[in-house]
Amino acid sequence: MFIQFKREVEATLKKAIEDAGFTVDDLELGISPFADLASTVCYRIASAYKIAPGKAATEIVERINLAREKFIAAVKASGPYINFYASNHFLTTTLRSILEGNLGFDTKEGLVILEHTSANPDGPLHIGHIRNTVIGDTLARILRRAGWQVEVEYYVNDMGRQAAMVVFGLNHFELDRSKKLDHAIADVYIKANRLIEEEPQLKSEVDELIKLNEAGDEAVVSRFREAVSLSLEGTRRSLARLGVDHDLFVWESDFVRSGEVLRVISEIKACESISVFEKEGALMIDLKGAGFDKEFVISRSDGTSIYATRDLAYHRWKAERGDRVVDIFGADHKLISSQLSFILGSLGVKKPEIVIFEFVSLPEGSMSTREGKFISADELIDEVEKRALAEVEKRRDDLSAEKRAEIARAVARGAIRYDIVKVAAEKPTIFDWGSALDFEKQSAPYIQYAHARCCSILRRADLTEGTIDLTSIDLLKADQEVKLIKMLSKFSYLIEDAASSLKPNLLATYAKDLVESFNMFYRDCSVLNAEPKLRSARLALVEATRIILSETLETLGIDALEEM
RNA sequence: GGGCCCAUGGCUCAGUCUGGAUAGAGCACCGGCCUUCUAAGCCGGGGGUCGGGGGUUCAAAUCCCCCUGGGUCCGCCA
Repeated sequence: MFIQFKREVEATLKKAIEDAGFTVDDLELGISPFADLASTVCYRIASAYKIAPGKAATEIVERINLAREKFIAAVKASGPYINFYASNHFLTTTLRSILEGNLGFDTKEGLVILEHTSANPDGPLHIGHIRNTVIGDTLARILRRAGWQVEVEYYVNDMGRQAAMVVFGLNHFELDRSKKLDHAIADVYIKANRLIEEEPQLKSEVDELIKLNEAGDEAVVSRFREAVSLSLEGTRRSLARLGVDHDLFVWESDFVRSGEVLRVISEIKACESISVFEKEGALMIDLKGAGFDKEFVISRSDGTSIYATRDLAYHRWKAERGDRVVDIFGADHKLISSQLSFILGSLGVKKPEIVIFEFVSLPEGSMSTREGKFISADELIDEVEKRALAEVEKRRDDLSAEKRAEIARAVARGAIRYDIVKVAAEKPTIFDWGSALDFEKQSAPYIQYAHARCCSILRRADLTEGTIDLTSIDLLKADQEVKLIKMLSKFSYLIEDAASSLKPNLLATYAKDLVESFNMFYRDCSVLNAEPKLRSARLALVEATRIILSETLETLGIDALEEM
């Protein structure tokens, strides 16, 4: 409902500025600690019209008539600032809408194709990969919540050198089938790399595998499929443990087999704005004119395709089907993805919106699957679940073992996701067990706990059928009640913001702020022991809070537990 | 050598895009609150030249330039 309040303020302020005889192109409205919305536009007017900013503010405010405005209760000039305050009607409308299931989103037309994780099938997901996973999955949920139709895709890299190394490894070493298969594949992959290091002449075996795979040699192709599937099966199970599900797994090799890669190459050759040349048998694009200081290889001298070209084919396919294409890539893909965007643009194909996240490293340095230096996602989940179970057992010996394990799983999944999503994507991070295992304030359990408290109050209130009573919600005037309702009103505003800026960490911050507001209300305002009318008003507020908390948690991919 | 990202209390971060009214949290530390709706909670305290330097502006953590430190990438890897 905050969006509607802001629109009303914008219209009111715009008119008043015009009536006062000023012209500005930005209303400079923002959330302020001193008002519900504040404008700093008077500084601009002051310098443009050579008057004191405070005088401009007074003149503008004098021209505002609030008689017909529904959501603005007051507007005040405070020095150079113009402060707007929300009305009681705004508060009751907010509560009413939430309880009626209207969260105030604009409808959107269109399909977003979002790709995330897409890790090489050479081992299990590690804590670096799941930063991609959590950012991508949370964004998918945010976009869906904002009203977009979203298809989530995983690009399976089954044509590359890594996949070939795995196949080579399986030709030389036994796969330990007693292990989770992606972990067993990593063992083989690590051994394969070591073997090539010791006996470099064996590298030709790998090159041969790549060539035969590309040529479509049946036996080799099925070896690749089989090897990649083993790894991918493990990956999918890890993703499921994090509450992540892809709609579609798109195999890289399909674009080679279908001729799409060749088609892209011939389109590039035909494109007037791209200059293609041959060098030692390899096909290259000159990107110097486009601000890149290097050439860009689109096919190898032995005729095989490379990742970049296959990715072009994949992106063209996505662009044909989606209205928006969103990619989540690690920082190492920054250059290649901007080159990709440039070429797609030249071909007249819709460019992807790319979210780049910086790397996760270990205290002792960067991770490497090849060298076996990584903490796997499974290992992380196991540890956090163990710790969560210990916490549940400490405080809830009244619950059954199954129930406790269920809560521990939900707490662990949430703690991991929140710990990752709360940090802005562009920050490089160093993995820290202390922070991963922390279940206090800046963590998912803190938010889940507030939801469980709401549920507990509602359970004890012993409401009969549809008895959330809205008739007395205008009694909610205490400081903490008002603040909480205002926080609730901002949910859709935050989602829209996160959906357009593609910043999932905004929602994590909102969740924490919302819970803080609820905890203050919980501290100051007794619900169940209040006078009957106030009690039912507060119950309505608790129910509205529960709804928004549950929506927020769902959008973050965290289970909204009813008790913990 | 060049491109891009990051630098905010002892540690981990929010705020930077869109400059404004006292720079916010968490962890750790110190001190309080369970006969009151779940203490995974709440309250109070100490602790910050927002990496350094210059510039733009009435106003800079936020914009521009230079530097330092860390990360990452730079034609046949993905």
